[in-house]
Amino acid sequence: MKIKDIAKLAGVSPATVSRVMNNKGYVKAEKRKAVERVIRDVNYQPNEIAKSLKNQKSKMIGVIVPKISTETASRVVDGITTVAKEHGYQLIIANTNLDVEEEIRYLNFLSNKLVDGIIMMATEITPIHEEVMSQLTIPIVIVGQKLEGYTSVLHDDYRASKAMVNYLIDKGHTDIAFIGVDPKDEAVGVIRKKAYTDALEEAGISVSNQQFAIGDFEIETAYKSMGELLTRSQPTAVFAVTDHLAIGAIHSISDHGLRIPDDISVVGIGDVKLAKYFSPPLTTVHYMFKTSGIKAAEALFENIQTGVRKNQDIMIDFQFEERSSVCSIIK
Amino acid sequence: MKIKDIAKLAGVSPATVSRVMNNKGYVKAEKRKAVERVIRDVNYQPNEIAKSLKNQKSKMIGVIVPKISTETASRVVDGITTVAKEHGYQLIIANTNLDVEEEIRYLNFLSNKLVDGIIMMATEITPIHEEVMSQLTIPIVIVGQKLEGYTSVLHDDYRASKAMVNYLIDKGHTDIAFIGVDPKDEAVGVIRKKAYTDALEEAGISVSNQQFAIGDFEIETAYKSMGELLTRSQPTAVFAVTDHLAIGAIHSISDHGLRIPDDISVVGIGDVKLAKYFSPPLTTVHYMFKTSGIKAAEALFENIQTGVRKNQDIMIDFQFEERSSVCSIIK
DNA sequence: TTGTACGCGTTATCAT
DNA sequence: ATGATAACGCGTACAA
Repeated sequence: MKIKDIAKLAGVSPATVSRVMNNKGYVKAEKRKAVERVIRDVNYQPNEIAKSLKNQKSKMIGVIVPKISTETASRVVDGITTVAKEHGYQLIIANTNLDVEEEIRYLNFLSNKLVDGIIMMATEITPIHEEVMSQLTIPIVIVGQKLEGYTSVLHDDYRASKAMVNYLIDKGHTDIAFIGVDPKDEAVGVIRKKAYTDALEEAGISVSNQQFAIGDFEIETAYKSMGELLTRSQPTAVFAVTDHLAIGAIHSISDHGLRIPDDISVVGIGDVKLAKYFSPPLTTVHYMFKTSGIKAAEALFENIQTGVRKNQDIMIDFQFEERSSVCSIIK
Repeated sequence: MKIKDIAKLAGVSPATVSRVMNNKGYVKAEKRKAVERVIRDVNYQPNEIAKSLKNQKSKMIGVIVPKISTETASRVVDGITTVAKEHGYQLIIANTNLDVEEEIRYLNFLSNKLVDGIIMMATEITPIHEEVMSQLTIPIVIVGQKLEGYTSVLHDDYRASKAMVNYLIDKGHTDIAFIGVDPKDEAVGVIRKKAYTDALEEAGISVSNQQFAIGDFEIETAYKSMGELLTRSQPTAVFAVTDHLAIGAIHSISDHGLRIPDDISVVGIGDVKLAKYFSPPLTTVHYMFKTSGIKAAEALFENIQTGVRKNQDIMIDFQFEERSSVCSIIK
């Protein structure tokens, strides 16, 4: 069923049908009724593709995600959807599985008229990313990292991590092991680590005396790392850059017959949904990922409407969640 | 940049550029080189919308999800993405937040030429759903529920739940409380409950003596329900239709000063990622949701290629995960 | 082997 | 107030 068919059935021209559908221009009440009737009768759905071509607007935004099956990503996407819906937009999501080449391919593919704008959840931004993005003309918003020249939605990783380490220090800990990830991930691998070392240094605690373990984002990896750490010496606290890593560490510690937090305190970052239901409930930092998605989408739509790419930073609040995985060792 | 511009720059006709881009028809090697050069130089991206309109194929599939920020949904979507990528397809995801009207709207919107097929993750299928879907001409695959006339990907909820309850019975439990959800959700609310009552009946255990609590999917709700149950009488085991509900129950039980599994055994269904890291590790059933997504997508593409809507059932395997949240009470 | 011209379904302009 | 018609960017008969 196309607009022509509807026109024929209603005894009018395609133009009139279009006017009725979009509430534009004048249409005599009588004809309008006739058209509306036909539309309802045949459940006419206009061809969105044709509309897009004509209007030079697809009413779709592209979302590039490293891994959709991740609590973080899906919560951000959830936020984006909310705003998109208000604007009558659909999401096209591209799941890259952390593959840089895929990201580049999708940037190119989505751009230029398939979508009206792109939200990119970034972990690593290479020079190639920058190069490609600078060639694209549609609005782009980055989530999770700062890129000069683009609106970026940021989770205050530095302040959050520092607050966490300072909290540990305040509780009397000076022997704080670090469980982190590869520095390819800027926010998690680099910034959270820097916050950790800065916090120690500012407190006058030797960084070189601490134990470090760097791995991937998997619980099992943290489990193994923690095990190795424990064969060397026993810290009084562990700062894991991720809740999942903290959980891995906790299990290793328990399996070594040690108690948390009595023997070793453990903290994470991120506040996954189940963090507070663990035993002990995990002390961590809560990020409002859905809010990130909302803010990113709002910025993108502003961008789409005004047509100017802003170099804007949007900081998303975090919240310290003090629970029971830390104990004070002040005498 | 459009095809015309490229043609001009390469000194050929638009048709030739098209032939080069799609590797169709004959093009003299020399001209091909020239065109390819220009394409690379200006990083030409063909307008996908125009292609879709011309080809009557959008190379996109629609995915209707009740809630993307859910472990289940995001794992299914992950599977779909994998297959879609192999076919050169993109996903348009529609997050309905469990709103039936939204689902209907999206079914209509996505259909007829915006997408080449739809995968719908269903919780509740109303007569309106059926009505609308029967009017659509594009292939549709349902995930999570059976709908007559459509390819359906199913998680063997009945067998899985029954296996779980039988396991409890084998361990000597006859006093098994039930924590479920509203019957609007067919698979979780209805089938899992039926499996529970059937298992009891078949074992000759009175169903009417059991305690029931029906709520939503939230951990907190289960926490409260469990608390109320406990004020009445103390079962020896709890069958929760969801891991989250099981977790809520576990917390309530602990907060009442009871131990798991020593005082009360608790089981869930679903095996969320963190289930095995709880204390005690939760006995549950593992569903391969990513596999569901993969199978659904494969079925959809077959559907798209052959053009016939199959009335096919695809059962996804489950796996019993025996962990430590259950204890035997056989003397 | 290549180019011209039409059509995909819609909207917007311009007459009427 | 309404209808004919030209675009939107691409692919493909058909002609050359």
